[in-house]
Amino acid sequence: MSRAPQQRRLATNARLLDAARAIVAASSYADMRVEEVVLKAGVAKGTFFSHFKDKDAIMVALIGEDLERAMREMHAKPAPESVADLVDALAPLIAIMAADRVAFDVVVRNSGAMAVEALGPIAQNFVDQVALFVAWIMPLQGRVFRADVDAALLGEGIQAFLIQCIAMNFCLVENQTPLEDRLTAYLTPWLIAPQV
Amino acid sequence: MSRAPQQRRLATNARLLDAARAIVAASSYADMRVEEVVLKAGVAKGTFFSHFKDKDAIMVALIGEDLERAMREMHAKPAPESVADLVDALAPLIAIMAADRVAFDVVVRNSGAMAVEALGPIAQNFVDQVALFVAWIMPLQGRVFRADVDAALLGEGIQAFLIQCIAMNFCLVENQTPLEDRLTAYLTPWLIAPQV
DNA sequence: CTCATAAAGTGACCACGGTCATTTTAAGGA
DNA sequence: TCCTTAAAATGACCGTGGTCACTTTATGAG
Repeated sequence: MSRAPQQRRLATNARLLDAARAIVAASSYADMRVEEVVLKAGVAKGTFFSHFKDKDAIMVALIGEDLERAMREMHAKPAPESVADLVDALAPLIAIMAADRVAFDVVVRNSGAMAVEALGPIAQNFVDQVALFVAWIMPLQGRVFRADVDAALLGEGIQAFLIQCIAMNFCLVENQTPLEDRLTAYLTPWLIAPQV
Repeated sequence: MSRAPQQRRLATNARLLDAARAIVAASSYADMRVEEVVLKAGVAKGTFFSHFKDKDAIMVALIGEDLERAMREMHAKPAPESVADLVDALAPLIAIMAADRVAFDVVVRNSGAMAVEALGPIAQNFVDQVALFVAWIMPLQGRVFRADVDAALLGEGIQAFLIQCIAMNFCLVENQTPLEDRLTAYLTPWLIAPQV
């Protein structure tokens, strides 16, 4: 049994997160230094690593917050009724994941739960994403979206294509086509029953 | 105009790659240390970085060789004539990318060309992969595989699902289902025209 | 209020990737 | 064979992520 954390610890945690967020906003994830975060937060280096397992962990925390905000935004809007609407509806997620190369790497690396224990914030968010996609798709299966495939599988497929398209967007050779156009090209045959 | 490299340089390069390969084989990519590679190769640390931009670069070189070997193996076999055969045919690629977590991260991070210049070995391999997939699929479009979607797009989709399934396999929560089963579940609705 | 105990925080220290001014070695023209 | 020049290699050095034995601070029991 571990006691509840003291207020001091919560305050320190918040100061570290605030400092990191400010630094990232002012520069980028790639340029964030632990020393700088610690200096700005006014704590010692050791304190940082008693709050976050490693540098990745604080990035995961920050990006997790961003993703959660994006999910709330997506939940607030009505379910998309076409592939084009769906791609539009994904905009908040895309905005976060496609904004920073290092952040995207962190997302991909932490999208699956690594430990046996509880899922990290990003991994949990990925589960939530698929759940939302399923909630969007299922009511329209047979009318708009194909009904011959389980909605859960369709939802996971959306996620796979989303990641693929964002990854391609970071690639200088292949990013001639806008991300949204490419995503539409994938999702249309994935989600719509072809006319035979 | 740059002169051709001297034999000495080629030999050093080979020694570094051999040393790194031996160390990875004996432990793992995660445990590979540049100092150790350099020690085993009998050169100074600076030499390493005059041959490889950074630690990632030698991993890319090693994994690139492995992927190339896998592609040769896949080229040697006849084209698959069903989704099940296709998943089987992908075995050599899966074996490499699903074997080591760090190696997979390196592959994903380098699957798109970063620089404006030439594609790295892994990025080039990814292009080759899609080309092979297209060569497999196109002759069978209409008979086995769906014909309503461009073969190039189908090929890229195979790659997206392959990456997704390998990533899921590294995730301790989700790897109940065997990788190949999951891949088959994705590729069947992706590649086969649904009976309406 | 005092003290015992555990949580919280500290900073000197280490490990390891990466740099660069300098030295060594090979190539080829005279 | 000698000399010039550029390629190749060197290793001391640095930056930054991460550790850990120790100090400080809060808490709750008596």
